[in-house]
Amino acid sequence: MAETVTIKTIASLLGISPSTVSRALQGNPRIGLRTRERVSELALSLNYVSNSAARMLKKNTTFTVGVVVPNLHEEFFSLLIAGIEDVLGQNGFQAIISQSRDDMEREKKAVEHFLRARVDGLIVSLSATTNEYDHFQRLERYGIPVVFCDRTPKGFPSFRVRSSVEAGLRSGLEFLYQKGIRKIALLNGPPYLLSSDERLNTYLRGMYELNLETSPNYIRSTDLSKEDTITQIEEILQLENRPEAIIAFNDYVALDAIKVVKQKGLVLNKDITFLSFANLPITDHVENGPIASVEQFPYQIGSKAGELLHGVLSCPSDIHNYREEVVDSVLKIRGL
Amino acid sequence: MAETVTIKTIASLLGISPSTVSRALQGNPRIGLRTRERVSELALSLNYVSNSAARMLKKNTTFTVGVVVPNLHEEFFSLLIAGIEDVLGQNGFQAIISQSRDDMEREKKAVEHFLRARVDGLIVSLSATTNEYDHFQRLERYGIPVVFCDRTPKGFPSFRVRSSVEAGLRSGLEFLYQKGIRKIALLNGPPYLLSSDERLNTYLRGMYELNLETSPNYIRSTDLSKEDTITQIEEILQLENRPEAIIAFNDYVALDAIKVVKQKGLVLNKDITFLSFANLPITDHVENGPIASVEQFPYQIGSKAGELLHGVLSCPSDIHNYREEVVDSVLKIRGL
DNA sequence: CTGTTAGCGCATTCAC
DNA sequence: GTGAATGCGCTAACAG
Repeated sequence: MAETVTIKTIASLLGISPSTVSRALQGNPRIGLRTRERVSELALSLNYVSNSAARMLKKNTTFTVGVVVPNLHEEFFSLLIAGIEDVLGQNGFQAIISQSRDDMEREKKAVEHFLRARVDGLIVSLSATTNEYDHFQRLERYGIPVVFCDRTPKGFPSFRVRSSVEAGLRSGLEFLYQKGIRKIALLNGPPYLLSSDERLNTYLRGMYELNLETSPNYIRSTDLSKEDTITQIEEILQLENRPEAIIAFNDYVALDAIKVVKQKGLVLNKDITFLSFANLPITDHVENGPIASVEQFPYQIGSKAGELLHGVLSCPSDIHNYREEVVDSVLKIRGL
Repeated sequence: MAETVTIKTIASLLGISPSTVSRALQGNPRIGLRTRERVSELALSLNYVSNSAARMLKKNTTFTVGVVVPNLHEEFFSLLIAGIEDVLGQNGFQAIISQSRDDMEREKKAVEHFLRARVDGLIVSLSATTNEYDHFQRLERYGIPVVFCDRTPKGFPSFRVRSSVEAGLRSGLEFLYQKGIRKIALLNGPPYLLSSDERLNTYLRGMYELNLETSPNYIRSTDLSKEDTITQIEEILQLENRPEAIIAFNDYVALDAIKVVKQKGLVLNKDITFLSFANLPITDHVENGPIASVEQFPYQIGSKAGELLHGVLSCPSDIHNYREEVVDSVLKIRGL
């Protein structure tokens, strides 16, 4: 029953040699048509499935790429994964997915697993707690290229696809300004992330150019956990000079923060207004959401990462020829 | 640079044999402590990582299990996956995840990939369009056990962990009844799924026992796509005898349907009330959601599936000793 | 305590 | 057109 069937099984059953079976299965034209047919028929009826470990050992390639994302439940990442899968699938690669749950140790374990499995390449969106990159450097030793996307590392040269929030956030600040809002705070993500940097820089420059004041009190970071977001928003709300608007790192942070705002009896879009990033489909169903959100096109980010990786894989000499792709953002204003 | 380092590399560098290195790396006490130390030091500095394909070929086990779910973005499935990962991780297994996107062909491809990769076991939640199970039967030939969870097959003997919605749905019907609601329709999932069956049966029996009338018009199925849900709900709303309440297959179906209801100018919880399944955390942020939802405890479903699979793996003679685990449900009523 | 040998399943080179 | 032989990286039985 559970007898494994290999090319040998087929060979001896047909009274031919394993190498002939191997060649027949690959459609090698040197093998007689008749033999090929007999082989594939038998293979089918015996339910033969080639052992990829053996194949890999021989050919030193797996046609498999690992994907590590912070989590799977955020629509942002599932859309990103869809983009990766679609592009890679078209090129004959299988994507296998792992989540770090925003925990660097889990991320390390996942990378370790993929390294042992000798995936051909890796696509990573960093965990919020990742502040060292040794586990990625090791992959280079094995010639396994890594493409970072969205959550990309700081000060670590690499292939990357990032979202530029600049355009979207600029429009967002102007939008708030035109609504008469002047006091704007930033509830940012973890400082390790390039995306936090970009939000901060764009915020600072935008505020400056709009001639608006800000202060260190107005700039806080959450580690993206619900708990920390609650702590941070509570401190912001307690400021004697309470902001009229808050720019949240992403829609989830905004939703968590808005819950607190409402618990405190404040009125959304009157006492305080939220602007955030991601523009997730699920927020369609949410009434008390951010007034506007910067669309980042996660599917495109994923598919660009897939293309980038595929490019590197088809031209291995490029492995240190690091490139960066940028996906632009657009501000989406919700109906009130 | 990209020179692969194997146990041979280490062996020749240290002037010892590959098998000694292999044993040392496994912490075999028969190898001298000093040798073990030298080996692990060198392995570390050379960035040695064992090749799991080679190991697998030898030991015929991968310590890897495949997980196939319909999608990753529904919190239900990401919680289910978290349950699987936690249990399996504790037992030294790595879960690798794939999504079918509710498409049987994709599901088949994923299963095929896992079969080639010779995962030790498989955990599956069926795609909404899956109506044949040949691709799972093939796994049995290779002694790879499959555990179905939540979306389990009909008429196909197997290991399964399912959610019993009976208790929750019964409470739900009574809850609606006590609110004076008499006309209750069912917007069910695809007929292939056991969970659709259970919802239907419980609905029919509950209606009967409450002495409420129903009719074929009141019972519809959606394939879970947004488009089909919209079509179905529109037809329900056009009935001359429009229901006062609708039981939706899950929270997502409910949210999609509610959007239509509001577009038609109907008032939620007055003209029409929704009850659904899953009780997802995200609905915390949704004001116009179902009035109540049957909590199904997806994390528990996942962890039970992990335990069940782990049990079968540690006792291979059990491979046809099919068992079913049931996770009970509870009605959660939302504050209005 | 350590080395030698063989083989897991497959693809490939070299024979014929 | 087909077969025999070899080796990918690793482990395990058998020797010493």
